[in-house]
Amino acid sequence: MTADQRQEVAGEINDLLRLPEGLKPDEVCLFGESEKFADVLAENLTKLLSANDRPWIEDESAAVHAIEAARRQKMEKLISMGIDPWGQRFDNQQAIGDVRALESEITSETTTANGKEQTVYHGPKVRVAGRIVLSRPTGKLIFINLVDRTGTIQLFLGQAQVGERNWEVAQCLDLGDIIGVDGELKKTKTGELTIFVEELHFLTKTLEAPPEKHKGLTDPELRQRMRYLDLAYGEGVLERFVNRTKIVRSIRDTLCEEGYFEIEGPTLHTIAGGAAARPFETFHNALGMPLVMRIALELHLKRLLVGGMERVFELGRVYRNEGISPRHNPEFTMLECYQAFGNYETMMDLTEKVIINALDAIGSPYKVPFGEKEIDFTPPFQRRAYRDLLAEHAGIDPASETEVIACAKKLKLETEGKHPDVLRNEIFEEMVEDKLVGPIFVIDYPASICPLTKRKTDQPEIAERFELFIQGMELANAYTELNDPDLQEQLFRTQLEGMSEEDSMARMDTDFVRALRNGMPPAGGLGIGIDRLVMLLTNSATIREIILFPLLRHEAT
RNA sequence: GCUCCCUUAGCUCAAUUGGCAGAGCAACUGACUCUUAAUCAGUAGGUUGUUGGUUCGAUUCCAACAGGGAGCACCA
Repeated sequence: MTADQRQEVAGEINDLLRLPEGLKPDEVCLFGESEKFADVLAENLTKLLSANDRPWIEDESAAVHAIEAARRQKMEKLISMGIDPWGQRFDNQQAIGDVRALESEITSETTTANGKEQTVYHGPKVRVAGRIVLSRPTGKLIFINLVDRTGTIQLFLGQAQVGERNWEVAQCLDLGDIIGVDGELKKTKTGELTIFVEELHFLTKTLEAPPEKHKGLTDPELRQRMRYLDLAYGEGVLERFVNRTKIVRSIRDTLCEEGYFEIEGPTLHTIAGGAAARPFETFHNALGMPLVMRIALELHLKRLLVGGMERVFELGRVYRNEGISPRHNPEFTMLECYQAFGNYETMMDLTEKVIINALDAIGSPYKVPFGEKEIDFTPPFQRRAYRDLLAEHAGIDPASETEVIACAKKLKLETEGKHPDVLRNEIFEEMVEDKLVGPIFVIDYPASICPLTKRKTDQPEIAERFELFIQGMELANAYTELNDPDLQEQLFRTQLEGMSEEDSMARMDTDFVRALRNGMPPAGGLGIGIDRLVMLLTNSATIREIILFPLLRHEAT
């Protein structure tokens, strides 16, 4: 059977579930006369399912045949009972986490009969919904572990307790199915908090077997490709992504409290500016215009400073056409914010506030584990001058050009024709960055390697810039922003030197320079890599652990 | 783009110098009304990522390809 035919059969089954053939909408009442509906469904599905030819599993392996066929048989049985295997709206259910908190309402009574102690519990009636992750059937009794977004709880299902019909439904349950239950919150003999089920509501059938129940999915490829399984069954996975959400919301809250406006800049740019990275290229058909995906948020936010949005930020996705690593994904989330009349010191204070509030938001202490190590976020973070760190970790006098060159040669760096500041920076990256366990603000960079930064008035060779390093990772980067249009234009040109004229014309952002000519207030600007921040705050070793759907190649065939 | 490592049942993992490819979970059948990685008995499940090569014989050795991982390069 071809894929097309399979599609067709799948479509037929769907149609059957919605409205049986031969029945018009006004002839069938799904709620009042479910028997009629069920009969027709059962008849048609039996025809399809009882055939030796099981089209949807023909080209799969036999093990999958067995698993899926078994689940489809249970699905068929549910249909024959007039139960929709794909469920309906289910109201008034309580979060499992909230239900667990009702434990204190349970009363117990211990009696002694025939020399045997017996404890009888009474508890509140509850209603929950969730996914079946474990099941322990013991004859006419089933224990089920049910999970929702807030937690997990045990269900007790006894044949005598739930009645015949519920017990019939229970025979159709598989691991991974989604159900709702009404019952009494009590305790078992072993003291486990348990919902003793009185009514079972079937909500969704699962056709595929869940991952191994002890270890879950461990293959990193499968975890990324099938993130839904990773989230549903992986230990702590949902929590980690919920924490990501909380961190991002906390950052927005912090900035709003500081009087910032959040904006949404364009992601399609005509010029990839604001950073040095290769962009993704795309094309607008109607305009016949080549476009690039943005590599940074900076230049549009600064235009908004000119426009009078004195405190402005964007927290969004940027795209860089570069290699992939445990710390790099081609699309990642960046925060950039700009504050008029501030400088880089303003942004240092803000950075601390953003991070501390984020830790509070996920209920984390300020000392957080990271792999084998620990990061101490207790403010204030260290602030150290670039040149002091060079002296300390590289053991050279940064002011001495001969020492710098000697050190660079020792590290086998190419020294020919390079500005000493460039060499200083290469030495810094080689010898210092890894040692910055942090959190530590590295401040006052050599001006020549920071073209978009304002210099210190009394020390023009020093740029008012900081980078925040934690565990050797560059987490944040901030400047006192350059707002001199003439100097900016000149620096753009210097940056573009060596490119062909065609290239440099295409990339010179004349509109941005024009904006500066119309007056951008002196300002502090800050960029934070949100993914890396989340990694550090959630003890995640790779960026793929905290990006829901990282970029992957096509699945292997 | 480069280097190294990995790919065995739906999932998690074994397989001795190259000699019949195995287990746990999941599934199926049966027993079991307080289990909690439930237990017990039985059944079924495989083109060892793909394609070639070496060999009497390849999961095992070699090559290419695909996917994944680590590192490098790229990334003010």
